Amino acid sequence: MQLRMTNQREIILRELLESKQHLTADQLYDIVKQLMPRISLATVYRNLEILSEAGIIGKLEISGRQKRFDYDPNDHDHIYCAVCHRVDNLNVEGAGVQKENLRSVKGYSVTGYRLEIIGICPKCQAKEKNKENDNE
Amino acid sequence: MQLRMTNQREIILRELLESKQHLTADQLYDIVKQLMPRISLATVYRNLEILSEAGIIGKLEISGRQKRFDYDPNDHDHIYCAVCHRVDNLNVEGAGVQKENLRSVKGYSVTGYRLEIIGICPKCQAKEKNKENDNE
DNA sequence: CTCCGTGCAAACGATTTGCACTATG
DNA sequence: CATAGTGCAAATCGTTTGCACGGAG
Repeated sequence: MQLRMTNQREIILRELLESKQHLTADQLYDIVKQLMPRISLATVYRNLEILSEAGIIGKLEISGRQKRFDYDPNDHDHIYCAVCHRVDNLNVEGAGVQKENLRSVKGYSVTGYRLEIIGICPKCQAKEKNKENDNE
Repeated sequence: MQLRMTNQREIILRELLESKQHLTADQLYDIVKQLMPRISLATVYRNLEILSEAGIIGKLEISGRQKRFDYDPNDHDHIYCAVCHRVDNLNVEGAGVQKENLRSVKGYSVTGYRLEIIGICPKCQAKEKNKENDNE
């Protein structure tokens, strides 16, 4: 089962990498559709799945929300905006989890961890300030 | 808009608390249906939403598809099994995130974080050992 | 007696899949 | 050419919602 580099796969990958964002499948579909109008959403889903399976991109899963795909496949943390759901990559230095402490928590053998910082992004902070001013 | 303690709400809450687990809505539905056969899945969803809104139970939106509900509403971390998706509560002492370091990462104002430890639970470790022995 | 809560079915949004066709390697 | 990938529509999965009825306070 070898990977073929089709036109649609190439464009999907390129647009995700160039976006430098954590896009959902349908956001990426909208972008790619401009360049390749007959592409289907299913193709976008299939390729994102395959590319993340192959370790070329990353996949972000939070239950209850849409999956997002990460232009950077390497291990890192994320910060996300509670208001607009924008996601950014992050490395929490010194505050990360010390694996040694976790070797066998509650009888589990620990293989990794996922850390998400939750906050409000600069844009949404600005918007909220404007709202406050409007109310005055 | 005050809360009424209906029969179904009482049973849903009791069964979640007694389970000492992190159940999905439909797992809990299966349990409650035994005791109250005419209850609908929508009622289970509605009550879990209301109870977590009220801070009586916790809601888990960690990776994976379905939401899970937590018998413990207090702030804590989670460890989950990559094989069977079982979830346990956890407090990662000393390894947690130091909020001071995070006051304004990338321009965000930080409001919280979510930490999931990933591993393999004792039961699934045992199962994997059995498989290895079978292969020999 | 007031309305919050219920059961049911239908609606919904995100994602996946079966199928016949296309095009890569 | 063999077979991975595509477009399309329909199916699926988890969850939510509209509605008329029922029951808690």
